[in-house]
Amino acid sequence: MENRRPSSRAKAVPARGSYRHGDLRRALLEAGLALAAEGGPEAVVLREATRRAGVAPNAAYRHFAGRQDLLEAVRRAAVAAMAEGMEAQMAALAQAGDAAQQARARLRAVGAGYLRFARTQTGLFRTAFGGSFTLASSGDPDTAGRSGMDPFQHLGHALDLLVAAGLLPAARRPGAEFLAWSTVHGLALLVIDGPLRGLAPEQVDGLAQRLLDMVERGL
Amino acid sequence: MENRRPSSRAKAVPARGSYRHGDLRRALLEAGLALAAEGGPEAVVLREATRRAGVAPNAAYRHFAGRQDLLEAVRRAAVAAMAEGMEAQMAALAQAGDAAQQARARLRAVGAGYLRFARTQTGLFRTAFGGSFTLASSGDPDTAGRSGMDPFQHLGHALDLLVAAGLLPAARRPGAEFLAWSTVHGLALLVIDGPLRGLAPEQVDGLAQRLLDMVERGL
DNA sequence: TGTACATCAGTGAACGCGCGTTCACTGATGTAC
DNA sequence: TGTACATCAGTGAACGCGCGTTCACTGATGTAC
Repeated sequence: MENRRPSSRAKAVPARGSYRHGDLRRALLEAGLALAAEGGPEAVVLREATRRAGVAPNAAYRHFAGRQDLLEAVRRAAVAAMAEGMEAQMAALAQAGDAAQQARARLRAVGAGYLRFARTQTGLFRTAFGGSFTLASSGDPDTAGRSGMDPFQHLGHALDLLVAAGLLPAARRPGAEFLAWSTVHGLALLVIDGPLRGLAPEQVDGLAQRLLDMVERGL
Repeated sequence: MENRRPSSRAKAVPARGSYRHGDLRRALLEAGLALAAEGGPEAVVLREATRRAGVAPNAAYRHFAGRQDLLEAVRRAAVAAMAEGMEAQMAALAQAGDAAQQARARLRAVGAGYLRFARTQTGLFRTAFGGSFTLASSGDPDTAGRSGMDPFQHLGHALDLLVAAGLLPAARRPGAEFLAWSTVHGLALLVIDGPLRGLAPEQVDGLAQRLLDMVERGL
C-alpha cells in the first residue's frame, strides 16, 4: 500500500498537498492541536510539533513564520472546534414548542455547549479562551464551525432570537452577549482551573443550570 | 547613617530579621510581588527576584524550597491584596439606609472591588486568580486583608447579609457564591485578557453595573 | 519523448538564551566556656 | 571579660535543559525547451 507518485498534482483528495511530506502544514497544525489538547497553549511547542510530524525542527519555517504563528493557527482551530461543540448541543434540541421556548432552549444550548467544551476539551478551551484572545474578525472561516458561525456569533444569534420571541427587551439587547459570556466564561474557569475543579460532572451541571436560570431571569 | 550591629537580636522593628541581608525572605517576596505586578505569575522568576534583592541566585534556597514555593507565597500575598482592595471599596460605602439597602450595597462593593482590582492590578490579579488556584484553607492569615477575611469570605459574608435582610431566599443561599463569583470573574477576564480589553474604564463600569444588576435580579 | 534547469520543501548542525538547581565553600554572627 | 567553636546565611562556579531560530546545504519534483 505504498504511495504512488502523483502524475502532475493529483492525490486528488487533499485540496493541496505539499511536495515532500504530503501536507506538512496540516500535519504540524494537527500536531499542534494535539499538544494544545494535552497541555493547553504553552504546550504548543514548535520542536515537539515537528518531532511528531517526523520532520526536522526548522522545516516548520516553510509553513509558519514561527512558533507564535503556529500557535495562532492552533487557536483558531480550537475556536472552530468549540463552535462545532455548540452546534452539536443545538442539534440535540427538540424542535417542539413555540418560538419563546425554542429561543430559550437555544440560549441554554449555547451556554451548555461552552461549558461542556471547557470541561471535556480543557486544553483546547484554554488555548482558545484561556489566555489573551481577541474576537475573530467576523466571518473568519478558520474560527467557524460547520454552520459558518463562530461561538460568539452563535451567542449573538441566540440572543437575537430571544428578542424576536419577546423574551428580552430590545433596549437590553446591546452588550447582552458580554454579560452572558462573562457568566458562563467565569464558571468554566472556576471549574477547570479554580476551586470547583474537583466537582463531579453532575454537580457542575447543576451549577450550570442555576447559572443559566440566573442569566435568563436577570437579563 | 551606617547600620550599627545589633547587640543580641535587636533592630527591634522587623519581627525577625535574618543575619546577613537583614530580611532576605521578605525582600524576595517583595521582589516577587513586584514581578507579578509587572508581568503576572510567569514573570515570577527566581533568578530575577534574587537579582533585585542584590543576592546570589542560590541564596533564595535558604528561604524558599524553590521557584514554585516562592510563587505560592507571592500568590497568597496577591490574594490578600485583593481582600484589602475589597475592604477599601466597602469602607467607602455610606452607612445610611436600611439593612436591605446596606446588604445590597455591600454585595456590589465586593463585586466592584474584584473588578477594580482586576483592572488596576492586572498582574497581581492574574497571579492570584489567573491560572490554577485553590481556595485558601479558611483562616489562612497570608491570604486575608486587614479585616482577617479573604476575598471569598467577603463574598460569603455579603451573601449572608442578603439572606438576613430577606433579599435572598435561604434555599438559594447554598452555592450562591459560586454563581456570583463566576459572573464577576468572567467579566474580569474578558476585560483584562479578552475582547473587552480596549474598553474605557467608564464603559467597563457600565457593564459591571449591568452585570451586578443581573446577579441581584437573577439570584 | 528526452534532456537541462530552476524551484523550494525538508536537512543537519549549530547558536545563544535564561532558566532552575546543585555543589563545596566562606565568613560574620551568636553562644559556650 | 575574653577566647574557641558551631552555626548557617549568603557565595561562586558550574550543570543540563529544551527552547526558538539561523545558516548553508541537498535532492526530489515540476517545467521549459
